[in-house]
Amino acid sequence: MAGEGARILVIDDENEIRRMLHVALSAHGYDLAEALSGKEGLNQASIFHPDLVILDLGLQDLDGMEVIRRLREWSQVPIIILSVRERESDKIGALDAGADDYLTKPFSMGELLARIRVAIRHAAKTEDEPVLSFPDLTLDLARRIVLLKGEEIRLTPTEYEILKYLALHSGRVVTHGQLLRAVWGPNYQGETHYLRVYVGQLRRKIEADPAQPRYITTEPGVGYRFVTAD
Amino acid sequence: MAGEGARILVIDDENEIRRMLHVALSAHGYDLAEALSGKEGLNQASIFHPDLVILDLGLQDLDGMEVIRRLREWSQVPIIILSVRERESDKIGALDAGADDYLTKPFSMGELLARIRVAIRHAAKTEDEPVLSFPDLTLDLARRIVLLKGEEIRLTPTEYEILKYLALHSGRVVTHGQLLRAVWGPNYQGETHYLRVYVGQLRRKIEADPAQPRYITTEPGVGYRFVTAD
DNA sequence: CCGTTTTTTACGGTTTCTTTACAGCTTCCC
DNA sequence: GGGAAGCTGTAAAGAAACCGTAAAAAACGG
Repeated sequence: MAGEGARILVIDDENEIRRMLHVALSAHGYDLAEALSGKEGLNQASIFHPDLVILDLGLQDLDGMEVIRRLREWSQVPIIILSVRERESDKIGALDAGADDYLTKPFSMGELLARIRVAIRHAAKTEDEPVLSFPDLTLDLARRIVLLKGEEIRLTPTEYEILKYLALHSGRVVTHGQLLRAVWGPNYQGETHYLRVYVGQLRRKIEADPAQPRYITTEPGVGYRFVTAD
Repeated sequence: MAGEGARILVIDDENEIRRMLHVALSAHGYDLAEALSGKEGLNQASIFHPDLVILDLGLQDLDGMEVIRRLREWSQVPIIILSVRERESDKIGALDAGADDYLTKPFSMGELLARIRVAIRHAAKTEDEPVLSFPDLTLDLARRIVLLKGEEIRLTPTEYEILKYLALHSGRVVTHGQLLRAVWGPNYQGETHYLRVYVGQLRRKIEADPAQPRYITTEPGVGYRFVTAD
């Protein structure tokens, strides 16, 4: 799932809690940084660039609320509060100051992990999608745009699907059956003729010399291959 | 502050809870809709277009988990769960199914309100720019105003929703299905015809030459795209 | 009831997909 | 070497799907 390897900063001065979090979060593949005080936490946040901050409200040097406010002055990173205080006003204050979630100790590790996933899911919404780049040819899958030497070229839906499948498996031989199944569905296995027509159209659109294809080469009797280098 | 007048859908079959929420949320300026069952809730969600959903897990007709899943098939709206169940597995299940927060009854109204503010703050972040500007065309999402060369133009609610969705995803191809789900709800996937009618109306209102659209271009067989540059 | 908006219906023009036809090339067998 | 069979690439036609437009009918809201 997404969020694997996310970076988490733990700000807590209790050794026991920190150790417990360290074990659990590391085991789930998160990348950790730890801070024992508010000031150090703010410092770490600026150099570690975490995807999530777990903050204990009861710190020695700075009030937890103050840490939230200072962090929010420049960062949008999700903040999950851990605290022994279960007064309503504490929760409301922290949430309104910019925290994203609030758990009172003792908390269950399973629930914390689930709420971490929620927070990271939120943050991940911003991240953009893959772009396939080759010399002179670029496929932007999110925008559904194909650029040839920087210029956009128009492809029909079928042409686009074929090029996308080939490019996603670039370097490998793609059999006729594979391509037909991916583009037309499982009931077109025998229609290898479609491929000849469409690969021809594609070559005319993206190859400098369609008779001497550089990107889409033929593997006789097997299928086609999208070559990366020459 | 932002979030004032946000639209909230409450899905709960307990009269008492609904009444309590109604009083508190109305008093804080939220715009409310209520549903007494899961099915009605899903229905309401597609026509009311809430900014936030408050969902009771213990419904009669549908399992609350099922409501979350169905909603998430087409909508990103934040979901806050209310439930008497405080088992860890219930919480984790709901959060991983797509819920954004989870409160166990009895809950404090102050905390719920604070968590509502957090959820709405999140949602607002997605549309962080309340004003979308393009050459000659400006959308003020907060005020629901569209300016063409500085002059305000009138759009019907549906026209506005379409333009807003396209502009928020400018540069990208928006598929027929995406657009239909976002504007009409999940049960209109096949009605691509609506799009032709409304995109035509929109073009007549915002394009200099509707036959040669500059803003809303057609991606044949796929959908439409709001282009930023030429 | 009236004006606005949404939904439906109809139709012509265009794009895209599918099908057909044919020529070149390779392979393999005689 | 000759020739048939099979595979490949090109071109072009017909069929189907898609798109844009107009306008009527229905639903909505006050």
